[in-house]
Parts: sequence; C-alpha cells; structure tokens
Amino acid sequence: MNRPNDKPKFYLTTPIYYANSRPHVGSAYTTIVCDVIARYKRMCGFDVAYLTGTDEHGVNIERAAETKGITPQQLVDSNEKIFRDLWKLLGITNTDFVRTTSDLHARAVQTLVRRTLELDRNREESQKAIYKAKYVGRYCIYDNLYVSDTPEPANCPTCGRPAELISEDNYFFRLSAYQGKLLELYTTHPEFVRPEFRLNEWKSFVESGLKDVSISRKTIKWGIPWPGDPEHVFYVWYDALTSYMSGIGYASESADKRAQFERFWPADLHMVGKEITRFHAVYWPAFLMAAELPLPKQVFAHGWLLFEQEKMSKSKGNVAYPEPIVKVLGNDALRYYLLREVVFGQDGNFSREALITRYNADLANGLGNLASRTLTMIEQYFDGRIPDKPGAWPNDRDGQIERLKQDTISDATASYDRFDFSHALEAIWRLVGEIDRYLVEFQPWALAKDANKRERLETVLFVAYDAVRVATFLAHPVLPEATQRIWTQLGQNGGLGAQSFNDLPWGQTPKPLRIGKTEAVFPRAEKTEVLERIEAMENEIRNPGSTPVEPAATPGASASTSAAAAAPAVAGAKITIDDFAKVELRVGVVKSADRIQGADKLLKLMVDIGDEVRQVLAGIALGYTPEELVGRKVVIVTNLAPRKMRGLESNGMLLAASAGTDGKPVLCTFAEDIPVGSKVK
RNA sequence: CGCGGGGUGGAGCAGCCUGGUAGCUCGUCGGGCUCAUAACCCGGAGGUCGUCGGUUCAAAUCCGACCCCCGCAACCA
Repeated sequence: MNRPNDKPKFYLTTPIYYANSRPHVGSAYTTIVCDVIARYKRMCGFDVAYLTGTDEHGVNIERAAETKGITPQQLVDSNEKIFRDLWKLLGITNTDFVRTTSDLHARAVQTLVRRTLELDRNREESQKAIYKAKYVGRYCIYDNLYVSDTPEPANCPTCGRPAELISEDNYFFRLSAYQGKLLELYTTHPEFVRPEFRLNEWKSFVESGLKDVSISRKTIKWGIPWPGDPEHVFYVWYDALTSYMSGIGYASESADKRAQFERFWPADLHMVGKEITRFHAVYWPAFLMAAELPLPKQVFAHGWLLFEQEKMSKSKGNVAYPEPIVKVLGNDALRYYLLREVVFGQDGNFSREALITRYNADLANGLGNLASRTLTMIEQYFDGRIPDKPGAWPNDRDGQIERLKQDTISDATASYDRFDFSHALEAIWRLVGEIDRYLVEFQPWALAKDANKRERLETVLFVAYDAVRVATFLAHPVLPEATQRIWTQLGQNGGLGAQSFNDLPWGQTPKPLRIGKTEAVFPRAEKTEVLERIEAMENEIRNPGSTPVEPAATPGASASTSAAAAAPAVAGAKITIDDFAKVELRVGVVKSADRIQGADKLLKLMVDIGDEVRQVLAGIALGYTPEELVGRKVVIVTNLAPRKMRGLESNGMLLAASAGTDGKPVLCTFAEDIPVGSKVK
C-alpha cells in the first residue's frame, strides 16, 4: 500500500446492517451505491475510506439466537460472515468493516460517553447532555420486548398479550436541548440532509419539539455495558451510530488506527435508507455536539426498492436476494440495473424481468455490441493497430461527435457528483447510441473496400474507438468488471479503476500499440431461461434443500476470475435421463380441497395417489376454487421432501403451468381417462 | 384538515425547481444494412401529461381546489 496522504480524503459509510438475518437486494442496493461513489471518488483523485459493517446487539439477536439454540455470539458470527461474503461476491471495495460486538467498538462507545460526561461537568444541571431518570414504558415479559415508550396500555406485537407497565432507571440523552443548534445546522448547512425534501421533513420535525431519548437499558443483556454502571447496557442508536467512528479507529489502542480516525473523521457522507433518516439527521449530530466532535458533512437518505409495488419484507415473502442475479447475469448487470432504472433518492421498482431487459438492451446490445463491432473492424481493417487521431476533423459530423464526447464527460461527472446516477448513465449511453448511428452513416465496412478511402476509414474508426474508450472510462464506477475487460480489449494498460479523470482526454496517456483480443463482454441473455435459473436459486435460498438446484452453474468458472462470473451461461444446462428419472410423478385424484386461513394463494388438497392419500399444499387458489378441484385428476410429484407452509405439511407437489395469460396457474391434466396411481414419465 | 411519495402513449420511467415543438427504454408494425452479441440504423402507429379552475401571448411545467394510488406496528436500505 502506498501512502497517498497528499490526496484529499473522502470518507463514506453504509448503515451497519442488523445481523439477525441475511441481506436482501435492499441492503445490497445501499452498499452498491456507496461502492459506486467510492470508486468514482477514487478516480477523481480522492483517498477514500469506505466503511460498512454489522449491528450485532439487541434483544432481537438475543431472541433469534435463543430460538436456534445457540449463543448470540455464535449467531452474529455466522450472520456477519454472510454479509462479508456477499460484499465480496458483489465486488464491494469497502476499506473497513465494523462489528458492534468488537472490543474496538465497545471501547469507542464507552469513550464517547465518558467524553460527554466529562464535558457535562462544566454544564449546568439543566443542560447536562446525559442524565439518569425513570424510564416508563410497556414491556412484554414473555418476549422480553420493549413494546412502547409510553405508559399507555399496549399489546405485544409478537405474542399479542398485553404488555406490562414497567419503570426502570435509564440514562437519557437530552435531545431537547439541541433543538436550536440542530435548526441552525440545517440552516447554515442545508446540504447536511439530502435530498432537499428530506431536509424539510426533518426540519419541521425538529421545529415541532424534541423529546429526550433513553440510551440505556437494564433488561437487555446483549450489549455494551455502561462505563462504571455495568447493570446498564447501551440501547440501539448510541451504540450503532458510534460505529461510524469506531470503524475507522476512534479510541483505538493502535496508534495507526487512531491516525486513520484523525485523517478521515468527520465522515463526508452517511448513506442511509429513508426510514432511518431521523437517527442520522437528528440524533447523531446531537450526540456529536454533546461530545464536541466534528459533525459529518452529509446524510443522504435514499428511497426504497419496491418489489412489485410493495415494500420488500420477509413476512410478505416478497424479498429478492442478490446472489442469484449476480451468479447468473454477473455483478455489473445488477449494479447497472439498480443505478440506471431507479432515480436515486426516490423509491424504485425492482423486477427481475426489467433487469434482464435492461441487461440485453443497454449492456449486451448497447455498450457490449458497440465495443465488439468497433474492435472487430479495427482488427480486420488495420490488423489491430489503433487508428490515429486526424489533425483536423474533415467532416462536420466528426467534430460534432468530438463535442458530444466532451459534453458527455462533463455531463456524466456532474451527475455523479450529485449522486444522480441514472442521469450519468443516460448521458453515457446517449454517446453509445450516437456512435452506433455514426457507424451506420459512414459505413466503415464499405470504406474498407476502397483503397482510396483509407484515410477516411481511419478517422471514422478513431472516432468510434475513442468514444468506446470514453464511455468505458465513465461507466467504470458502475460497471467495474466489464469495463475493465473492455479496457484491456481496447489495448489500454493497467487497472481502469486506478485511472484519473484528469487523464481521460485523448493524448493524456501514451497511445497503446494495438488492441487486445476481442470477445463478448455481455453475452445476450435468454429471458425465460435466465429467469427460471434466478428463481430456482432464490427458492433455494428461501427454503434450503427444498429444490435440488446447483448453486453456481457457470461452467468452468473459477471464482477468482470476474470474467467468468460475469458471463451468463447462454445454453440451458441439460440434464440426463437419469436425472429426470429421480423425479417420481404419479396420477392422483383430488378428494377434497380447502382454503387455508390467511393465505390467498394456497389450497390444502387431499390427493389419492392409489396406495395412499396425501396432503398436498398448492399455490393455485388464484386460478381454481376448491369446489371445481374435487374429483379432478392431477399429476403429483410424489418423492419430493415434505415441507411446511403456513404451518401445514405439504407432502408432494402439484404440476401446473406456472402462469397462464392472466398470470394464474393452470393445472396439468389429461385428455384421456387414466387410472389413479399411474406413473408419469 | 396527521406526514410523505406518486398519477405523462400498451408497460416502466424522465421532463416540472429555471414555463415556449412531449422525451427515453421496452413492446408493436414496416423498411434498410451486414462491421457486430438474431446485433445495428431509419420510419410508422399509439399520449385531452389524474380532474376542474386560475395566472400568462404561451402550462406537463407556476398557483388554487378536488379525485385516485402507495408507504408510515415489528423486522428492515
């Protein structure tokens, strides 16, 4: 590692993710966005610190561990690994990773509170930031859960039983004392909260008055002990927010780490989802003011990724996971989709189909195809020698394209600076489209047939070559893997990520001699096939072991080469007759069918398969009423491992076309009559 | 009068702050080209920009009223 200390610094963070379950595309979204920013800032010449991590304390972890019969530490250790592995798979370039259960972090939290208490000594009683008082609230003794912070009767959200009125001594943070200072912060630094409408939202929240917040608990065990009062444990936000400091070395025993903190604090950017804006835009600056530490420069609250118009949530079962997409289409496909399709800051839609469409239209047919046709022509007509830039533009169109390149550079970088990723990509892809048109207009393939037009051919191919180079360069923060491969194919040297925007104009770096070997960077994806593979892998994640799906089907992929990981398997993986023979299919007749309470798609069927009657749950209620099913002959997979759904066991699977024209399932049946129990193959 | 987001050709979105031929992607119909990954290019069809009213020479864009959709327990970006 070199020590680039002459560079300006940039420090950004993701939220720390709660380590009680695996990350879905929402968490990946935030992390990917931060990664794009980190890569972009590096190319702008910043020395970047990029922190992410896991929040590992609290009663939910305690309970989740208890359910699984393991210790909280064991639970967070295994979950933390899932996060780390995912970030690795996604090629995230975080420089630091913080765990709230680390010693370093505990020391930081305790140091911060000590520092605040120290400062409190010189504050008047009514102005002390931290004080001890009675906390009164509702608490569920069965679930060990704080249900509400007010004495009004409330029911436990988990078990539904009335919660107990409790009161205990807590440490409080005097948030109310910071109203004026916070409002001043929002006025003098309106960029502190972005987008603007969020600033207004929280400004009016603060204007309407602030209540002090409890920052310790006695009932919880799984947390950081209060210094000098170990009966208490820090409660949620004081603990979690401080990770932004501990993660880069605050209060570390190591001098090197402390130096890192000195260099990078305050954070330049806290990227958060909109639901936790309050803690970052209100609590956090107040905590820091009380400790007289520098405040972060900006909190950016982005929108949510909605799934089929609904918020993703585990209880709704509509959560999409990033791994299958990445394994099938590659990292860049997911990154590109998220940043291009969603207007950053607003809520956006996540759909696998749209992702594949985008992939084909913009990546395969767009940038990938343009690079491929341009490089092929250079190979064919110039033996791979990179064309020279002409002294002057012989044609108005050439000059026009040259100006468009310049405009694209300024447009894309300005958009990146505003975190307006969809615009940046739009601008870059305008250039890509324009070059496709330019090539058709001047037809280098026709010029190549006429020896007198050699010079013109060279100019045209130069224009195209340089445009691909510029587009590749500009797209790198979003498409780190593919652009690197194109970069190499262009014959350019070294890591694209290490390049600086200062060197982007033609001639800033020595012209390479010749292009590299050309190959497709974004193979076209067959929609239905890719969709099926993604869905199969997602099912595997949701119900491990229920479907025997091979995890990574990329043939010959050594995990270390990003190239292989980015390439979709274009041909469908074929199975042998032996594989098929493992599936046992039999004809059954439906004896009874009932709706299941609380499930809108699921029906409970009793199916006679000849030698026995099986209970089978089938998600066909949208297409069929229970009445019309009774007496019908159906095909059942009889050797499927049983699985519980909605608390009921399903012992087999009904064959049906997954979706008719109206999206409803259509049962698989026979035109001729057939005895019950017959084997199907 | 709880808060916030949104309503733009078949689908998904941009444009709105800084009024002035309504744009992009996909889909669809027809044509061209052959360098390229069945790719690329050109053209057509398809929109009263939620409704009503106001400001203005001019409104998707500014102002007002209204209608409709989504999110706001917990988990959670």
